[in-house]
Amino acid sequence: MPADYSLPRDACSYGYFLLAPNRWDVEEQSLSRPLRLPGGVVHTQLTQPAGPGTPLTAATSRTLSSADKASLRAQVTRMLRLDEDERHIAGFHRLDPRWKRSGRARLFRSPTMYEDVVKTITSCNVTWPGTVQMNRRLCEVLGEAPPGGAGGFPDQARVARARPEMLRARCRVGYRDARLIEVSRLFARGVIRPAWFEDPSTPDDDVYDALIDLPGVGPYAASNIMQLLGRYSRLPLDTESVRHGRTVLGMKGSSAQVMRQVRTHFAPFGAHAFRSYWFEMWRFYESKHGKAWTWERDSTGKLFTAAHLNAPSRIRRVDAASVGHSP
DNA sequence: GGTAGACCTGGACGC
DNA sequence: GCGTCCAGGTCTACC
Repeated sequence: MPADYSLPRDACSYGYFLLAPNRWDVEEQSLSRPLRLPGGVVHTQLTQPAGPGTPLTAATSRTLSSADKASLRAQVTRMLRLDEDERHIAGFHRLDPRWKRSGRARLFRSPTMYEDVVKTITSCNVTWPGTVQMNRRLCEVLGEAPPGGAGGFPDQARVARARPEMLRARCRVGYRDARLIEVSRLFARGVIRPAWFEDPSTPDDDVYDALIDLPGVGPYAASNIMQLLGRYSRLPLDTESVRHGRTVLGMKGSSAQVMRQVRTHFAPFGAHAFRSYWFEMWRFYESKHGKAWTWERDSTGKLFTAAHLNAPSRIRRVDAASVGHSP
């Protein structure tokens, strides 16, 4: 467990914390979602009762076996980046001291690479409400739910078996239907091996080349998946980058010209470029809407979508387990 | 290597 | 309530 870890700051650090099946509770300052464990899907609620720098607690909807606990620990560690190298973070703060005082460095992600890839594909060529909608419906339609709870993120094998017409009609994924099924098949068949992508000895360029070959993944998506893999040297440039370049950094020119300027602007941050870029953008969002951990899904969330996520999940039995790397 | 146009959905807008 | 326009990255065809 990192000594400086802050659940509100570090969980509410990337937009995926607002996407199903994740649910951030502003009042309780807790993060909830179903997780797939060896013994079945379980609803999990993460809190940090004693505040920043203290252990996280996981409340689950049933008693966990030791195998379940190990899997839960691994998935939470990935989501919250609890195992991120603290020397690497210190290096980031040395290079860009703007974030040293707040301690910002970790970026929220999914418990699996598969979920990150699907979430990235559902964020392409669509406005944010569309991304919210697609993820909500994917979980509702294809996600396995713990007893009495809402659906979790769909299993890759289940999406691999889905029919494109069904995905399009019920999950509203549009033309992404076949691409999502194909990428799910690649995961399900073991053609995509997350361990290879997550292995620090695999060169960034090799990872990028492999990602951009995936259906539905272009330059933006590949760069975004790379940051989700902990590889921060590339910037996923999109229309938001252009807006940021123009309104915050005062850049001029066509979209393509501004994108080039943004890339050049953050190049000095080298292996940490994405974090410098992202926290600058995040600070802008928070200047408009307040701190991200105060973003109510049903009020701030409605800035993104008219429909709201439903069915608050119920915790039937609490099995508290410390989560993190310290014993 | 660069570019035009299609792909699909949901929100905004005008009537 | 309906029709039209627009935003959003990827992919293919073409130059």
